[in-house]
Amino acid sequence: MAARLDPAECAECLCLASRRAARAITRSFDRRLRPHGVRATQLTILIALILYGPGSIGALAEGLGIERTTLTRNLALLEAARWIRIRPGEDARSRLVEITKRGRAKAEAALPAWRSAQAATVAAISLAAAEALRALAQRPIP
Amino acid sequence: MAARLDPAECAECLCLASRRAARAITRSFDRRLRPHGVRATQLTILIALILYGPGSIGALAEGLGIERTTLTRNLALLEAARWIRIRPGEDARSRLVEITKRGRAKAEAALPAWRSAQAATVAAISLAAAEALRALAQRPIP
DNA sequence: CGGCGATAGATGTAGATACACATATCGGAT
DNA sequence: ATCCGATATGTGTATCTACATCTATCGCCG
Repeated sequence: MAARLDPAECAECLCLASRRAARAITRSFDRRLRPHGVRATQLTILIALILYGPGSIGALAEGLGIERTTLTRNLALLEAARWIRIRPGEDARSRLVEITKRGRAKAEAALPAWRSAQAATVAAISLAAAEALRALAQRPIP
Repeated sequence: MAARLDPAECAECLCLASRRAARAITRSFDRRLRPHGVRATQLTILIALILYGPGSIGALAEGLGIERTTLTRNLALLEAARWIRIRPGEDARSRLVEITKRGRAKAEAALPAWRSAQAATVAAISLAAAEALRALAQRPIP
């Protein structure tokens, strides 16, 4: 039989805390990126492709800490916008994702808005919290 | 003209970090909660209703740091499962959300799994990071 | 060469998220 | 009494997320 709910214990829920923080931060980024017609999640993918070069869908998903099947859907939208290109990979199973000129231009145009959102977030949560959040995001959760 | 992308700068993206952390933590919670047929997001709402009592949709959304319209959709699923009840509120505009006996029983049955996920997350990210995350989630992001 | 586990990815289904907009009601000012 | 801004909520649309399952291909072992 489960014990009764303890308010102090349940108020500490890390799933709520992490999702709540992500929602708030994403809203802030999306608001600033809206004039550029790109979502924070999409810009993240474009930046990853610029920084770490073309790669397979699985490798990109791994790098972003996202489900591979989720990334497949996200990439379809970016491909429709011609911000990325998906070509056949080394063998007939894999596919290679790479950013296009249009995608690179879009990411660079959105960079000032991205910086503004980043700065606003750091100011809101403190530099120490920002560093803690980055470190935390690297860790696998069993 | 936007400056060129700086790898060090872009790797610090807080939107990516927060979403990545939330995805990983949510997957961990959902995996453990699956035998109970309840999602982490749903359990969060049930717990909030237990701890803070019945209230309007807007007040609940505010408390959870979630968009009101998002909560409306989430509540529809909980209502269909008969875990919550939505009644007319004080005036004809507002509605009152409250947990049902079934909902309370479901939340209490899932509590051990929730505790297990919570403990696994704390162990993975460290107690200090957990506290930082909780504090961070409280802050509004402009 | 043929089979078989491993690998890479796509699809079906379901839920979470949020903005723009629409609806209904309330309460105070005239 | 009526009008009008404020309040509380629902709906249309689009995107993000992920598990279960499917298809295709690869590489190895006999």
